[in-house]
Formats: sequence, structure tokens, C-alpha cells
Amino acid sequence: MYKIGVFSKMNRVTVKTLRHYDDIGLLKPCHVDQATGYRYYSSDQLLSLHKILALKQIGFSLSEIIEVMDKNMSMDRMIDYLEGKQAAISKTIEDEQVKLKQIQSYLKNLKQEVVFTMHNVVLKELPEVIVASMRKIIPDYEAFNTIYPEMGEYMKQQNVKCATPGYCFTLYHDGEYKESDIDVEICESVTDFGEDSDQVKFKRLEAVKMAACVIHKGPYNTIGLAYGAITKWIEGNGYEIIGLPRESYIDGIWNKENPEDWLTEIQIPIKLK
Amino acid sequence: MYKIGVFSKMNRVTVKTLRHYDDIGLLKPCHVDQATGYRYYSSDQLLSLHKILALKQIGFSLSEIIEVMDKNMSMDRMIDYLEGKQAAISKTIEDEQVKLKQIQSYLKNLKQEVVFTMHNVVLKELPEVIVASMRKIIPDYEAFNTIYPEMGEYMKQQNVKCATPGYCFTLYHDGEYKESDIDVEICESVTDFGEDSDQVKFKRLEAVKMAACVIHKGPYNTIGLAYGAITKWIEGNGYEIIGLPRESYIDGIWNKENPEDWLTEIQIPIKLK
DNA sequence: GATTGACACTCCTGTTACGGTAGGATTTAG
DNA sequence: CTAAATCCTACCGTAACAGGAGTGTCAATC
Repeated sequence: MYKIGVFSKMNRVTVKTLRHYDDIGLLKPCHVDQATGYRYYSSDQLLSLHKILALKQIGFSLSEIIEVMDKNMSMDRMIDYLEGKQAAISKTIEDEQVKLKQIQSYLKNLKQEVVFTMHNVVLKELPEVIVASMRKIIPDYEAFNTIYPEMGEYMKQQNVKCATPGYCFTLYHDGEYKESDIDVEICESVTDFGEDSDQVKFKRLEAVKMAACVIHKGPYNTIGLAYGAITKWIEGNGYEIIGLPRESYIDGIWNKENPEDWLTEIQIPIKLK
Repeated sequence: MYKIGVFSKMNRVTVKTLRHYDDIGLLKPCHVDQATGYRYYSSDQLLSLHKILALKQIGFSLSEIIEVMDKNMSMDRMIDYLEGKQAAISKTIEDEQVKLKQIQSYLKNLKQEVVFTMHNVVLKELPEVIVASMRKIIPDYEAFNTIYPEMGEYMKQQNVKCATPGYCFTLYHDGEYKESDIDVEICESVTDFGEDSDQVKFKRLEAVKMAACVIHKGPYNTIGLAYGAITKWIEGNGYEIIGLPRESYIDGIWNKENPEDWLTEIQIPIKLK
């Protein structure tokens, strides 16, 4: 029979830990003095403690350990448990490796003197949305100024409501950058389907599990920088593009005078290669 | 100006999270209504939120993010920070991989029907100790019964005190298992140096950074099982032995009648290959 | 103008596995 | 007998929120 201090030294755990295990019922001392409350442990309990530590080292939580120790768990259940842990650990390893790659790509950019604060790439999920869409081949970027009002007009007619928060974006159907005759589809997220017209169609866009996103601040003529940053990031981190990029308009001519204040988010569906 | 709900949807974060960031001063809404307490955010703040999420995704803690965002951190400091993170992540990856190997080795044993509860290998640090030691070549294991009392005798003479908790073990100097003419060194941890004699020497054993440990329960003639388990584990997990195994006696003939109750811990210094 | 449903607010608690500290009782050594 | 070491309980703190209770506000409808 050992007092808690000695017992703790025998297995290199702290007294605090032993008391904690007592509290949660993981390892009760074999005897507790009624009068003083002193805990006494037997050397037999070293065996239990040993097992607890072993399980802890391979990533079991204390409540899991309680479960494993309490019932004389069958071997099959034990195997299941271990395999579950195995899968969980494999996943964390993968996640950490992704993080590592991201950091490395940031470091690379930093060292190449690309300003860090400009384009922070974030991974997000994009939810399913219903959109009113209008696909056109426009002669140049100026044409946006005419087609957006056109669509707004039609939607007012149809009496459909935009979703809140507003989500309005352009899909670029050309695989590459073009200055003229651009195949674009402008989309506005709405609450319900309306009636299709020649120009405007309603459709449901599926959720995107993972999209790389950057925010671009400033007028549209410098948005190429953001595209450059995000595509570089995607490649540098071992992802590949699996859908059309969306250019989502947050602030623009309609609510901010100064083009330097405009905000646009680029969202590109991706997956791990 | 957006209310918290809309703003939260714009970046796929929860309202709870935004309030939390407000509480800790990470992202204050640009306006708070004095009367109602309603928080209002501007689209500009999407940029900040974006940066916060990007940093979080690569493993920064919120307090670190506050630091990074607050002062317009210099690029060099930023690089330092990122490199620190990089190292930390690499380390977690390694740790997790070690865990994974351990689980795999347990699974292997389990599936080979080796009883799981018998030998749980735990990694521990062994502290520095001062020991009284006696090295001898003994004819057989029976001889322990004579040399231990011999040493006890000498120590009583010398008036040295054993450490608490007692730590008494045997070092096996033969590289291999032998049945006769065994080169052993018995050690007893003491509080202070005493005077050396022909038989008994005092010395300081350095701390061992990592030792694989198992507890063996029962008489000594079955201790081979424990050795088998531990060496298999060491190999299976990619470690190598870098010191003499210690056989530490916890319970034995001196305090337990029934050999089935005896406890012995085997400690083997190791390092990652 | 009143109602209503959605949304907002402020606490408070709970999560993991203990570490730190305060204040008081007990044991052990000198 | 006294002092030091050890023990006890009890409460707070950690990271990053989630969940819930109880209540107040907003925008739209009747």
C-alpha cells in the first residue's frame, strides 16, 4: 500500500493526475482512509495504470479508456475501437500535411516578396443555391453595365426575391482569359424558382464541397492579381480545379463610389489531387 | 452594414463564432447600436475575417492571430512565426505517425490472439538516480537469493538510505539470454553516495529520455513472455535499443507469498531509428 | 396599430485533461 | 515538540466555441 506521492513517482505521473483519475472513476485507490481521506494504492494497480497510460499514448480519451477498462471488453470490440482510432489518426495526419503545404506555400510567397496580406486563400464549402441565370457572349467587360440592369428588370417583372445575404456572381465559361467575346453566365441567388424566359433561366446549383476563395479589393482591372494568386496557391498545395470559377460581387459601383473600396470574391471549386 | 446573421452567412461562419471574436477583441463589429446592442458589420470586414480564417486553417491559435493582426507585423516576424508553426506541425505529424505504428502493432498482436491485457508497452522517461551497485557473474538465477541479502547487509553497515519509492533493479550485461554464468549488476537507488567497497560501488546513472516499459505479473520463470512482447514491440514500432534493460522489482518474495502476485517492470532504453 | 415569426441580445453551463493555488489537516523527521 | 513534507478538498483557469434559457428587437403582415 502506497500513499499517492510514492505511487505517483513509481509510474511518473503526477499526483494531480491520480486524483483526477479517482474523481472521474478511472482508477480508484484500493483504499481510502475514512478519517483523513488519504488515498492508498496497491502495487497491483500499477498494472491498471500501465494500461491506462498505454491507451492514452495511442490517443484514447479518458472516457474511452473508462469504457475499455470497465467492461471486460471483447476482443472484437477492442479491434473495432483500435481501428476507429487508426482511421482518426490517419485523418489528422492528412489534415496536418495539408496545413503544412499551405504554410509552405505562404512562406514561398512571402520570401518572393509577394505582399502577404493581399490574398489569403481560404477553403470553404459553398451551399446549394437556386439562381436566376443569364448566359451570354459579351463583346467586352463594359457590357456588364448593360446586362446586369437587364436581368434586374426581368426579375422585378417576375417578382422573384433575392436571397439574403445577396449572392451575385459571374461564371466564366471560357477556359481561359479573354478580352473580347467572353462567354459569361451571370447568376443571382433567389429564394424560389420563377418562370424561365428566353434570356433568364432558373436553376439549382449543387453545393460545392470545397472551394478555394480569395477576396479582391479594388477595381476590376487589377483582379488578375487575385486570380494569379489563387491559381498558384491551388497548384502549390496539390489541389486541382474541378469547376467553373465564380466571381462574387460584394461591393461595387452600386454602393461604393470609390473603386478602391470595391470587393469581389473569387471562388474556385477544387479537390485534392 | 450587415447584421450579424447575414454577415455570418457571407463567410460561412457561425454567429456564435463572430460573437466570440468580438468578445476576445479579434474582430469587433464596425458599429454597435448603443440602445439594442445589435452588432453591425461592414463588407470591409470580410477582408479581416478572411485573413483570420486563413490563419486559423494553417493552425494559428486565436491569440496568435490577434497578435499577427494587431501590429502590422513585419514580414520577418511573420516568417519566423510561420516557420515556427511549420516545425510544430511537422512534430505533430511525427507524433501521430508514432501513435499509428503503435496501434498497428497492437492490432497485429490482437489478431494473432496474443492476450491484449498482458503486456501494455508504455513509453516513459527514467530519471537520474544514484545507485549502490554490485556487479557479479552468477552461476544461475537462484544466486539472486544470496547476493541481494549481501548487498542489503553492506548498505546497512554504510548507513545509506534507499530512495522512496524504492527502485531496485538488475542490469543484464550479457547481450543475450543465458541460463548460467550470467553477468548481472544489481542496483538499488539511494539518496546519497556512500563509500565504495570491493563489492559495492556507488554511482550516478544518467536519466534515460525514453524507455519502453512493460509490467510482468507472476513468477520469474514466465518473464520471458514479457521480454518477448517488449522487444517485438520495439522493433515493430521502429525503435532501437540503446541501453541495458533494467528489471525492476516491485513485488516479490519479500512482501508477497504467492508468486502469482509478484510484479516486475522491464525497462529498456530506446530511441527512434 | 397590433401581432407574429425571425432574429438579436446577454448570461450560464459544458467540453478535455488536468495545473495552479489557497487554506487547512496529517504524517514524518529531527 | 516543532518544522517540513505530504496530504486533503475546493475553486479557478485553459481553447474555441456550442447549446440553451430568458428576454428584447425588427420587418412584414393583418
